[in-house]
Parts: sequence; C-alpha cells; structure tokens
Amino acid sequence: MGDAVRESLRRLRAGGRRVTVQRRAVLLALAALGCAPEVRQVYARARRIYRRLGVVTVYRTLQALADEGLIQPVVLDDGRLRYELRDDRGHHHHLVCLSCGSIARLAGCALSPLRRAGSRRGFAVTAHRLELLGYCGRCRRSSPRNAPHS
Amino acid sequence: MGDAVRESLRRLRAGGRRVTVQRRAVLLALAALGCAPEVRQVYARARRIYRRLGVVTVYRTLQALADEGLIQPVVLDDGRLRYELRDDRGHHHHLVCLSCGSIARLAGCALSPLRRAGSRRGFAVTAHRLELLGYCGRCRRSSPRNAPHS
DNA sequence: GTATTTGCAAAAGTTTTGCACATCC
DNA sequence: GGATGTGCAAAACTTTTGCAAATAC
Repeated sequence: MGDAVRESLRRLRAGGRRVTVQRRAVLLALAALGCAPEVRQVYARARRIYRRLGVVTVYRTLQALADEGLIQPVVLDDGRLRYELRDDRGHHHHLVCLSCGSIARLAGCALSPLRRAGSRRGFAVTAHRLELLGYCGRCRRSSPRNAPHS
Repeated sequence: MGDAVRESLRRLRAGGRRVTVQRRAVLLALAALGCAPEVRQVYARARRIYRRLGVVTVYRTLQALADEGLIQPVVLDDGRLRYELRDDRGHHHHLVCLSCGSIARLAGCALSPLRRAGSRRGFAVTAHRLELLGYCGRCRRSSPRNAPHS
C-alpha cells in the first residue's frame, strides 16, 4: 500500500471516521487511477480489490473523503462526478485530450491577472477551475481516434 | 425580438435547418437569461413564450443550435448542462458566486503562460475552460446565503 | 455495546431514444 | 410531397435516500 493511502487512512481515523475494507479499496483505486477518474471507474477498480463493494458505498465514501479534505472533486466537460487524491504537490490543473480523453496533471497556475479582473468588479475570488483542452502527444503522432472523452 | 436572435434564426436557416416556434422560443429564452442558464431554466423561460413546448424539444434544439455554433455549452461545478448564446463580444469566462449562484461574464483571458506549459509537454491546446469561484459584491455586502449554486 | 457504515431496493433527477403525428418549405 | 421537427411515453443513466443488518472500535 502506498504511503499516500496509509497517510489518508490515518487522517481519516483522526477525523473520527472508521476505517473499513471498502474505504481502503476506494483509496487504493484512486491512487492507482491517477488524475480525475470518474465515479464509475473508481467503482470498477475498487471492486477488483474488494469484490462485494456496492456503488452506493463508493459514492458515500468519496463524499466522506472529500469532506475530510483527502480528495478533490473535479468536474470536466462531460459533467460527471470525478475525484482525485490530494497530494503534497498541491493545487494543479489538467490537460484533457479531446481525442483519447486522457487527463494529465498540469502544474502551475498563472491567474493573478484574472483574479484582479474579478476584484475590480467587487467579486472576491476564492477558488477557480481551469482545464486546457486539446490533443495529447500520442494522439498528435497517430491519427486522432473517434472517441472524445465526452 | 433582439438582433442577436434574428441573426441566429437566419444562420439556422442558412445551415439547412428549419425555423419553428419552438426554436424561436428557445433562442428568445437564451437571450433573456444571459450567462450560462441550465436546461431547466431555458425550458421554464421558453415555455412562457410558447406554452406547448416540451423538454425533449429543448434538449434537441439546444443540441442543434450548438451544432450550428450558435450557442456554447458551458459546464460548471454542478455538472448540469448549460448553454449560452454566442455573441460578437467573443470568448469569455465566468465569475460564479458560491453564495447565490449568480453567474457573471468575465472578459479577458490571460492564459498564454499555461498554454506554453502545455506545449512543452507535447500537448496542443485548442480550447480551455475557466471559472473563477467566490463571492459576488451583493453577497459580500449582505450575509452569505445558504444555497451555493451546486 | 454503540455509533458508524454498508448494501439493498427504490426514488429522484437529468438526458436520450422510438415512434406516430405535425409542420415547414 | 417529402424531409425535418415535435411531443409523448418510456428507457437509460447517474446520484441520493430509507432502512435493516453488519462491523469498527
């Protein structure tokens, strides 16, 4: 089990929540899946770890983990619920490939001019969401596939 | 009827599509609603213009209008489908209030550093999506309400 | 032992599809 | 007249909720 998962379980317990096989499975699935998998993917993966897991439990577990601040909800174009593990590399955005749907991490965040634009209009910016859409290296080399991530 | 709506109808016809009461009603609703209303809001509003309108028609009309490039799909945190009229003021982002859910237009777009970051990784950025979340002027003045837009 | 968590079934939503009828051009 | 659109009902999905049984601590 990865250190990140072990640490999450510790913090879960510290938050007064119980550690169960189901929750461990969901965390392991999130760790294996990387950037912003959707609930159904998490469910499928976690079930390979604990066969008897139900979808409902996955929804509730993800909600609980988000409440504890251990995972981050992410919404992309398809509008489906996605979550990803928060790690010590901190805040980041995503590169979403329009051809194969792959999602990669993009460090860095140059939004100060936009935040200022918000302030000028009396709007206090406390968070933001940004995704860059386009074509990943692999798809640019081959002919683009027909299945955009939406 | 606004010029924007009249122009949209013209382009719709030019695209080989038919102009119907329903489509006119949907366009008028979009024009009245402004930034990124969700389908249900469009439906409610359009029905005030043409009583016998069905939701299904709204979904199909919005899809058709988007295919013609007359409206722009927008996805926010709640994951619901939203659309807004495209106008000649061009590309823009949104200021979304976490307290009252209001959505305002934010002109300007300073993303070149991020686009470059994408290119460095072999990713060709062709589009992006950005929302700034926070509290609008009205909500900052009063005590924030309990109903975030999600 | 007790509060928390799970799983099932069922509900609540949103969005899509099939098909007969209407309507635009 | 013929292709395009509409409306209804019903399906397909995703996400939420109620409740009895199971389980963590």
